[in-house]
Amino acid sequence: MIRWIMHIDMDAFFASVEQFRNHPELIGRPVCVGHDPKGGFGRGVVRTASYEARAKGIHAGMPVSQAYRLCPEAVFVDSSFESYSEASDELMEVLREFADDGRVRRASIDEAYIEVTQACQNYTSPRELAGEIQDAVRVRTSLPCSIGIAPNMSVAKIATGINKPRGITLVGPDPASVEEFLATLPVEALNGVGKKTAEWLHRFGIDNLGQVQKMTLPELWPAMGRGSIWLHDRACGIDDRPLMDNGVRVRKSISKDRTFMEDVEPDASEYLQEVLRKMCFRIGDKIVTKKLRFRTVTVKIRYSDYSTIQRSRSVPVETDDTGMLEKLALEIFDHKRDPVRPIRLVGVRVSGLSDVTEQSCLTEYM
DNA sequence: TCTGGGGTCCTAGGACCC
DNA sequence: TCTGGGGTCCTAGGACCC
Repeated sequence: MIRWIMHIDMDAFFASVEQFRNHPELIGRPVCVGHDPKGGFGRGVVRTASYEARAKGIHAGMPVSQAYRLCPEAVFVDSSFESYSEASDELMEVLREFADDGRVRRASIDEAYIEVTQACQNYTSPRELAGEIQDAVRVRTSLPCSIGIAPNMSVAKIATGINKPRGITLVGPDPASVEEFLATLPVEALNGVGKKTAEWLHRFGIDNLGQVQKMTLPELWPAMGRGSIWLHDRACGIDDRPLMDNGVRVRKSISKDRTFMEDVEPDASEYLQEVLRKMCFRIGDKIVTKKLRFRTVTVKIRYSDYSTIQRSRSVPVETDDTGMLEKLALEIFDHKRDPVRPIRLVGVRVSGLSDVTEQSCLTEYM
């Protein structure tokens, strides 16, 4: 039987939530979700731009100051994560109804994979089923999405990006047509090949997936070493990973960081400590409400030249003590930072998380 | 153009233990 | 007196993703 996987990706998710759920008056207008551009002097970047804003040349990751100059009439909205999270949960619920065995693999807040091998038996084509899913998502969440259909997750993900917004793209199922589809795409099209890897591959004259398809593993080895097998498989459209439901997400870390409006002089210790204390308080609050404990505290410092260090310390036993978090964070900060360089960003992260309930099992033996 | 904030995963070296 | 080999934990850094 032919395996069918669908990748569902929301179109301009954060901006769409603002337009179609939170602020209907913004429908049809250029919307940028991200930081306040402060009249062109803000320091953040655009998180998501609505398609109207994209038409003006604005894209995700662009500094807000630049976006503001390109399109001063754009509406800049602060992120409201709770409403995105709510919309995301609703989406997953819809997808669960269509997926084989209700299995959904949530890839991020706005995208997911579902296996529909069985479900497709009841439709004339996978494309028909995708259309029905797209409609259900629009009716139940008020939001638009695009869908990629392919015999595996890797190819489905790439397919989704081909036709956006509100697109449906089917690739396969026969291996030859999958290879043909991939052949013309740049290596960057693969999930997992970022800027660094792509640059490295270009140095070896490898630019597109068609080239990788034709290479043997020994030919690929000088460029990719142990990653060669992975790259060759993905370039040929081979991906046998089973689609595992990850509905119960286990969080691995919680962090907060803050970029200052202007770099902070290193002698402003009290101010810097106050900022760190506030972050620790907010993280601690999350730890307690989510009934978690942590073992490792990491402090991140980014200097004015953008160079960044991270220093961490672990405690021997899991704790949810916010006072301990604050004490460790400040100690690390005081001891590890360069005392003469201006600071652009500070951050705090806790990791080595465990559940309070796990802990209670342990105490029975103590 | 001057580069956010939230994450995950992987690698590699050193400490420590048997 | 030149020191093996394996396992695990901790720390630091980096690549990548949305």
